[in-house]
Amino acid sequence: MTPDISTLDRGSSLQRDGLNHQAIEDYLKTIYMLEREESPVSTSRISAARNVKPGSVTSMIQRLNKLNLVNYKKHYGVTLTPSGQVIALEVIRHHRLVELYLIEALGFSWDEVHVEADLLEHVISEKMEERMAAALNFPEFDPHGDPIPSKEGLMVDIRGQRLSTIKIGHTVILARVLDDKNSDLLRYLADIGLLPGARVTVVDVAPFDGPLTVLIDGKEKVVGQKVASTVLVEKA
Amino acid sequence: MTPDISTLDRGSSLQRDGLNHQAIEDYLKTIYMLEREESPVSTSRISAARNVKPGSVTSMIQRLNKLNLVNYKKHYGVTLTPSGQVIALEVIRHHRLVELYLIEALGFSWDEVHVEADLLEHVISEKMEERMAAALNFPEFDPHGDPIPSKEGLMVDIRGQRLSTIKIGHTVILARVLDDKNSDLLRYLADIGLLPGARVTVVDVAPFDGPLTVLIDGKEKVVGQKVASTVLVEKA
DNA sequence: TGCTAAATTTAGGTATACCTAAAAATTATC
DNA sequence: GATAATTTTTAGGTATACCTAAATTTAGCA
Repeated sequence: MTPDISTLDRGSSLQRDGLNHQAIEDYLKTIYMLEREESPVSTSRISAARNVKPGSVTSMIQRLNKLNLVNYKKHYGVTLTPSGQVIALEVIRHHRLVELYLIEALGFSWDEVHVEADLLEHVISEKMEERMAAALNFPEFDPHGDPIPSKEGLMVDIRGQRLSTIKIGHTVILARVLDDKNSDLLRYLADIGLLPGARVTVVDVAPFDGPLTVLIDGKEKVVGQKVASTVLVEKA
Repeated sequence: MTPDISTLDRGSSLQRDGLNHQAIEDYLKTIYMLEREESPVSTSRISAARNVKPGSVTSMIQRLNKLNLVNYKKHYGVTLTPSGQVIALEVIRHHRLVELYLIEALGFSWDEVHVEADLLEHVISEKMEERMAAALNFPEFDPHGDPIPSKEGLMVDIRGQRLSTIKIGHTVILARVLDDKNSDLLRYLADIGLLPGARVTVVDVAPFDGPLTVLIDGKEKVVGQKVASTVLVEKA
């Protein structure tokens, strides 16, 4: 008997029994994210992203391949199959909804929610997902500006460009923070007001990839290139 | 090096890393519950309660014993150590808080929350626990009337007696439903109004362990012995 | 007391998800 | 185009949490 997705897929692709599908879901999520950057995805990229040894990645990829969740060609790389994408997007939807819910409904700060959501994303039911989405009035973006996939698996595209590329004199709106895992960075961004929705005017850029002087909602701040390149902005 | 509780105990005794302590927590919870009925707890009782083969129970007990979470004497039975009790009570607290939160904050019905809580109880952080408790105004009882242990591990005693033991003519208040796993039963109870807080007068009891005729909040209903013995009541 | 029945433990096996270290394949460089 | 460096895979091992089946211990009963 060949194992197939239906073994995994009950209710809505996620685990609802005693089985631990957390590892599978985490791999699919990771592969989905990495495919946005470059596809196919190599063993080493997954290994680095998941902080797991390359050998472990290979054996898990082989398992995912048997389950028809990824396309796999030795020494070449992996891509998600449609079934794999469905699961990945569902996990991402859960993650982002949970992050927003923790902030909006339970008063968490945005630098705390990532770790919590990484666990909850594998455990909440479809019903809970629906109820949280309804309580949040069916949001389209999470607290970091990341789009929340719809129940049908649709997600708006990555928009905007890095703040570090904006020329002096231009005013933009902060749309998205690219790193949601670095709590220290997130606390710093919140501190200086660099939150999604903030109006940012580039006043000056020091030479040789130097820091940017910006007006954030009226107040002048100086931010380094590293910080400026982790936030995406849109035209005001 | 002898393994000890400190390996497990980070933050507040529950898992906060990649490790899967769910099985341990489930066993401790089960043993705690069974000890309320009779202590020490035999292998077969745990086996029945957890729906796991006796041999599996023995090997898990041996592991828990090495971790100093249970006292274990071969062929005799197990009891929880203080460390084991701390974890058990924390899991129970999580479970009952989650059940109440799902009903109060997310509009679940009381027959749906048990399964969900069985998963979430192992995953929520101390912070989330606190925030949910605060949102619920630090409740003392869950939707089934089960007491919610305090953060310090204190829990009020089981009070009341089974409705089936109440004599004709007496009026009582429903305090607690003893079976929170049977969704069909819970739906039935909700349907006829047998919810915690309901005012129940025993109008008649048919002979030979026959059904009870009761007034529930004014309306006359007939309930069987089985149902009447799964709810605890207190003097009005 | 002795024997049987029931409960419990031990022994050996499976699947998951990791690991390390060695082998193999690919890519880069001279 | 051969060799070196890197990446990837394979092989073999660990721990968890189950399983089945056999062996052992305890308990019940004549």
